[in-house]
Amino acid sequence: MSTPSTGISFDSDRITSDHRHHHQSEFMDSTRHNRSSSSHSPPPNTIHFPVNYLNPDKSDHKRINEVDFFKDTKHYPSKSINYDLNCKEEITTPAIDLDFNVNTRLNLLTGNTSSDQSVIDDCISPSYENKRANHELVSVQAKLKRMNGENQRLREALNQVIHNYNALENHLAMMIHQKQGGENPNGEGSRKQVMDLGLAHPSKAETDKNLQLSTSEERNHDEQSTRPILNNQNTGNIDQSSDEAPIRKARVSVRARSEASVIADGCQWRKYGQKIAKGNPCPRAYYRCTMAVGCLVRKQVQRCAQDRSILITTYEGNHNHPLPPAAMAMASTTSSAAGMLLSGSMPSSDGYLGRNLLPFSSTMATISASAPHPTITLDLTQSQNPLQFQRSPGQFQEPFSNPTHLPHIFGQSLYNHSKFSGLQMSENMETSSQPGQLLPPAALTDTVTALTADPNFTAALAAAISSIIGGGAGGSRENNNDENVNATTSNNNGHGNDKVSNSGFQGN
DNA sequence: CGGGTTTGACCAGCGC
DNA sequence: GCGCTGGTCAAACCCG
Repeated sequence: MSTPSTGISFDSDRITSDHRHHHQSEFMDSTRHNRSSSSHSPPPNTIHFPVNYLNPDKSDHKRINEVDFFKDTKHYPSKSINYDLNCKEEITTPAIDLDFNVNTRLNLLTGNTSSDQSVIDDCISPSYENKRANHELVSVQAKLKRMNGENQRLREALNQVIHNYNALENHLAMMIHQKQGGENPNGEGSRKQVMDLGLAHPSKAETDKNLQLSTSEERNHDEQSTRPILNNQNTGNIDQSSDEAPIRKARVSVRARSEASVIADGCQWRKYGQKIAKGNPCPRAYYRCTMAVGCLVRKQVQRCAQDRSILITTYEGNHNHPLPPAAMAMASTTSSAAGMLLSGSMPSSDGYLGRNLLPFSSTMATISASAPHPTITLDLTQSQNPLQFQRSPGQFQEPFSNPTHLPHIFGQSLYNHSKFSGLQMSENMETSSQPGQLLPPAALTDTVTALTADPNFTAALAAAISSIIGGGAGGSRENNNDENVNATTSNNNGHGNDKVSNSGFQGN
């Protein structure tokens, strides 16, 4: 990754905002960091090193700067030594990060290609070799420390996720227990519910089974507790559970403006049917995943009757096979949403999600408990939503131009709009006349808040939407003829039969 | 010729 | 029980 060109661009201190630099390895981030610091007076732990070794036009200046470099390093020998001694246990600190800048530069230096090396060899000396070797050693050690720090941070994040998961699980069990307490004092009801939840939201035993079936090599065998999360993203536990218990399948519906007939979600689909659904002249197409034999994931694609520029894609089930990154985004979204939805709607009564509690008009996600499938709808068509979607004909724009912002944007937005400010219960949601079947508002809030605050869900949602936007906008192979979707219904007499209109609704 | 699409037929769930 | 509706099947068809 460290190429001479990058070293040149850096040392020249004229780095443009070349897109490559944003995707360089970690030391490129360090170089940017250092460059920013070098524009001002260097911080105490920063070794300012504005050298252009590789610029033959400034050979004189180069040598001077080389001397300055070693002079500077001699000013900080103890720092490097201390750093080496502590690198095994310490967590990365900002000061240490600044040290990485030094290493980055050295790494660039030692990583020269032959052409670059020829420039440096002209002035090479035994002492220079030794010093270079020393600094290379420091570079490697710094990298090791950085990796250790990264590992430490990942472990902390992992522990936090585990903690949140356990807390959510316990809280859900408590909610179920409280709900069932009046009906069944001995608690058998709540126990059953927890067991049912385990079917929909995988238990460890089932997760282990899924892990054995999975071919993904990214499983972290050291972190047993993370399995439910990992599993929930990539396996077909929901479908499996549906075979074992009469649990309604959760669905995730995505509403997005798209001229294409389908959204590009990274998966391979085969159309197996088309139907005119009641109340919508646009035909509904049925697809199933063909990326693996036996994958039970299906999706339905249909134009919105009110606004035919809106494409409604409804996913059901989880994939039972590894997915490409592009498909993983959507799969994670649907799986996370479905899993959370099922977790929140597990009680057998239909009114668990309660009545329409909030009159907010800004809808980003809609939860519907209407039979037969609980559905969460992710509405990406709202221009007034917190994300301020902008739309040019046929595609979304600015908020998604930088995919790296998506997790933060969505996570923050969803979190800020938790407590239902961004979630609105579907108006077609069934309300229960039995008070005992209503979820207490606090519990309901917890359920949806957990959904919106779930970093796994929000991140996956962000990635999925990014995938949708990129795929939808770039899906040149999709049929962009909207009229093909707006099918004519030659036999649409309002009394539905099995006749499917001979529409031009083309699949992919 | 293989894979995907189309489309009429079939089935199951639900309400009346 | 019957009709309506959603969902699926599978043979015919299309296409590269």
